Amino acid sequence: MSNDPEETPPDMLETTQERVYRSLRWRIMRGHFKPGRAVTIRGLAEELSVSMTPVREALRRLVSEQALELQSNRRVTVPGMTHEKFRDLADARVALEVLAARQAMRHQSDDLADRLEAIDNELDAAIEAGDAEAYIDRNIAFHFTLYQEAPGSVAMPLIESLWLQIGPFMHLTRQSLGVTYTEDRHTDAIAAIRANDAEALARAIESDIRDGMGSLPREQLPFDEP
Amino acid sequence: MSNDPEETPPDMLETTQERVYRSLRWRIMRGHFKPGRAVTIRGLAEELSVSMTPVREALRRLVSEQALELQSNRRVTVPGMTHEKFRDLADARVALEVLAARQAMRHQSDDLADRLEAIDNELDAAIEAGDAEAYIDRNIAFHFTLYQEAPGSVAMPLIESLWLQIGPFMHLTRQSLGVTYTEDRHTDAIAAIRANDAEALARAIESDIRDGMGSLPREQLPFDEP
DNA sequence: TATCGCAAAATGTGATCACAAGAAACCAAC
DNA sequence: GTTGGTTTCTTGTGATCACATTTTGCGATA
Repeated sequence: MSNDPEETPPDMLETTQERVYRSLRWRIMRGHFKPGRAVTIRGLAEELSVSMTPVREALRRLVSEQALELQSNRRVTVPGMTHEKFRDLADARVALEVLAARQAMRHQSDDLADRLEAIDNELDAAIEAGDAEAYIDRNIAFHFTLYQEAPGSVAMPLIESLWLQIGPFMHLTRQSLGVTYTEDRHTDAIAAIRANDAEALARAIESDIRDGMGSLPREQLPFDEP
Repeated sequence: MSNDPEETPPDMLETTQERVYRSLRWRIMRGHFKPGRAVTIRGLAEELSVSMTPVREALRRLVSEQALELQSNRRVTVPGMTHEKFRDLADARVALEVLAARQAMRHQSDDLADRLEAIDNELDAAIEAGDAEAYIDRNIAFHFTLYQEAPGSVAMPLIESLWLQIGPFMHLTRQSLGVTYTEDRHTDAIAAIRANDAEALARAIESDIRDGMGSLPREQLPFDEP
């Protein structure tokens, strides 16, 4: 598999390309890549100690998921944001996540509400501690745990694409952490699941999305950049 | 760019990988690839007279768009279908395409309805002539022309992913061509656009999707394969 | 005839290289 | 100091190769 004389570790079950992809994806979704940042193949290859090939494929994959942008120079960058795009992302999230939540409700295992509650408690603790990093992580975990309840969902990859597009601006929620957080839509969602009330769950998810994305102060967003 | 001594044509504006991707994508969306069909890198590379590299990247891109499937063997195949997946695809299409249609309505240029009408006329002519190939092509053109009216739409790539997933089963509509086609939802949509009635447009699009995908006889679909 | 085992072919993955296009640095002239 | 042009460096793209794994083909044996 490699021209390298070194013995590769036996955990080749996962391809290098997959490792690179997951690494980049994880960082993008949590806002560790700033908008406009240039991403080079050789740079990442050196950073991750792999050759250009798997990095190239991982980058192409992320570009096709709209997580990264391919400029006319063929250079890859972290996309910018516009007001219109931001609103469209919120609308698309509502459309797909409400759908996914309904599907999850149909497939729910009996401990779903408990698991979500545990995650939400950790999320609240993160807010209490002012730990924005943990807050972002637990928020991702909450939503994806819910949607993954419907196995092989068609909507899931699409939702992930939307989260990847929002990712670079996720760090802005740190500023408003604990400030604009008035109502806990997550507890509403958990209660709706326990009550088996699909409509209430849909309302909770929609409100959570609109509140969360609406709370980002528009003036502070690096909007409408080239 | 190439070790090949031949002089490459000057139209290198588009990369080889892009050409391969568009070629495969075009064929998948129109149902030219049958479900379960194995797709090999070397096979496509030879067929398209390119090296493995651009084919590999094009395949990975299509896999990440759920147009193709990566098996545990690392081999790439055209995905199968299940009843549940089929229903989920319809639901996701409704959620996103209704959204895209509303956005298109907001951005519409004055000749949008005329262009859609022209396409729909060609579509009707295709039905009349029993030309399933042209019917599929014009149906794609109708929907995508509408959704592309909103520039830089976030929903557009997601919708394309859904169409790619349905693509391999698109040929089944040929059998029911002209049979179950009772009402022309496209004319409804065009009328709604002319009347600037977003709700009517949303209803027309939803009905078009549900009618079209519901008309596929479930028994004939190669459903629930391994 | 069916089945097992081994060899051969096929296939995906990752590394490396050559080349072209673009970006950046540099230097000279005014 | 600023500008214009040339050189150097950086970067993306595609081809090719080596290797590991899987699949396939084939023949021997029961």
